[in-house]
Amino acid sequence: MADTSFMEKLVALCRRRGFIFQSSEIYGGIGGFWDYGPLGVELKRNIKDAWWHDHVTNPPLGPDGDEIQMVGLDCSIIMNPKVWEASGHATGFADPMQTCRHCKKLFRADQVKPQLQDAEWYKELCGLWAPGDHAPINALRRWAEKRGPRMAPGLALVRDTDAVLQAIGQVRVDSGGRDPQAERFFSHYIFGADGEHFASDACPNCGGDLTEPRMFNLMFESHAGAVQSDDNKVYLRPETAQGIFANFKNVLDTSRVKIPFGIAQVGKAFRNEINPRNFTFRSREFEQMEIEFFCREEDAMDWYQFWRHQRYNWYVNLGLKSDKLRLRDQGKEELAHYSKACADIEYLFPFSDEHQELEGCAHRGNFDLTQHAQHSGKDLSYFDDEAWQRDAAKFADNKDAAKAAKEKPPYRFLPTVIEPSAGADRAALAFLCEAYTEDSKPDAKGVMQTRVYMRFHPRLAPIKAAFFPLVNKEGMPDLAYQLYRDAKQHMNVFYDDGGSIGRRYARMDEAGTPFCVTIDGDTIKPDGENAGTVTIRDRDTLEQVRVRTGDVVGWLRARVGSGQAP
RNA sequence: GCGGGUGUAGCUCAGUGGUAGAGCGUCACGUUGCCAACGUGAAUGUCGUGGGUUCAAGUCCCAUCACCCGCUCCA
Repeated sequence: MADTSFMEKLVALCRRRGFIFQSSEIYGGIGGFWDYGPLGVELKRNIKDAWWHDHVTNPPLGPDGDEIQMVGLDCSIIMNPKVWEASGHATGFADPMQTCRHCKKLFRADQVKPQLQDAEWYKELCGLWAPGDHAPINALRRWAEKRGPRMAPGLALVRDTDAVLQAIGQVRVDSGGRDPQAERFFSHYIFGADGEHFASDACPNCGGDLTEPRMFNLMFESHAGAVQSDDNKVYLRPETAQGIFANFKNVLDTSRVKIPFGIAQVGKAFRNEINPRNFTFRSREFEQMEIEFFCREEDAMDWYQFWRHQRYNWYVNLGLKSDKLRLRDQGKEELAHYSKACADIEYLFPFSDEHQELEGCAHRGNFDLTQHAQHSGKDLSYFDDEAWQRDAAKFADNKDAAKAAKEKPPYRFLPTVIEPSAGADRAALAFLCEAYTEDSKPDAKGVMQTRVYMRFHPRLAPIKAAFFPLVNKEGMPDLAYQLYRDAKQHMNVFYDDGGSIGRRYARMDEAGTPFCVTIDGDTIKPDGENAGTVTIRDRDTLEQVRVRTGDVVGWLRARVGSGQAP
């Protein structure tokens, strides 16, 4: 069950604590665009840094136990428009849509006919007469009065039976099969808003008439150069992946990578969503973390399996431990025509009853490189020199055969691509939802108090630790500040001496800070059991341990991760 | 894009055509002895925006924008 009140509380906390603001808020906002505040930017940076670190700087071991080869890339957002012709976005991202005037449902124009043929009311109506008959006025009237109102309340025949039947009565239905004659009959004389004007299509849901198809182009357009014309029209990229494919040859020629290897990119992408919704989930400007992993076709299924597990585990290890996260293999009917397999990593967000996609791991075959090779006219094939050197001796005595063999697999080929493509903002939203926790328990006066805290993985937490003097006297603030300064060399930490200690803990709980270091009377004592130690309080368990002042930074670093290789 | 709902301080909300309010939070000072303590004081509003009706509009009317709920979507 979708929990909208949960979502409202989370959105309120994000706003209150400075995680996420609506873009351009002082001007009334703008739909589908969001700003990350001081805490949000740290969270998102930590997510992107963790991703980059775990896949590029320090990539995992592959199925064979060897480290995976990965390199990074940062492409421009605006590219030559031909890129989008080659990728299919120029056409595939521009779907004409139609709305039903009666029930207001929205349809992709190319889906109306197939859906119509599946509609029960349509099938019944088609079954009312045999080929070559005159229009079965009486049967139509009976149907319109009995079954029509329930099955197709929007149909003109149902809403305005007399007028439509009168129009139909003047028309002779010529001989011929039920299709296409019947289809034409229906489309011209039964689906209409009124007696004078008949629409050509009917709503598969209710039979009502549809608006003209309208284009929804999901790519943002701009112009390169001061003068706007069709000649210099450009697009903001709808995905970062195409920049990787377009640079495939450059990376190959300059980085000494050998197949199998991956190219990773983190960057903004833009989609002019019809209806942005659900906080930052469907934004018009968003950030992707994408890998294109190039391999031999015969190894591709193994790499596909590897990446889909790898990427799923990455989310689990960073805190999406609940059963809300799932790995779902797409059915055959969902796959793009060139794709052999695709798995979605999905999260059950509180705003929905259905799991929503965080990331897609797709086996794309060599579709993208093929497309770009064709459209650019450039050779994007890979030559496996190692394999050739191994086999060259076989062709030693036949130069022509050698030349021919070198141009074909297994020596020269277009690599197959496995694409783990993740949404950074969706990941951030999932981590925020998963982290949000409420505890209720009575306070000292017996009044129930709700504690709200963000249970981020320490690696993702915007602030790693806070430093408090228990009270502002006896040198505690100075010592706390000094420890804070020491820790700040290594991680993002926060100093606070305002308000009661409980309030300061609560503030850090909402920010998701995993550890609070408190300097108390024992810290400043020259001797005694706890002399020279501070308390470190755990955000989730509320437990405190005493740690020597000199060990605090090391203690924290061991637990929060520094973003560097462990 | 279409239908329904909402919009007043950072947050939650009151305000029934006549002076812009409360609680919480924030800030300052005092206090403080481990989980949103207390005292004193302070700052904070294009009442979403623009028009209209009216002597007078947060309140009535129109338009518009944003958000929420559906239709649709897939990083």
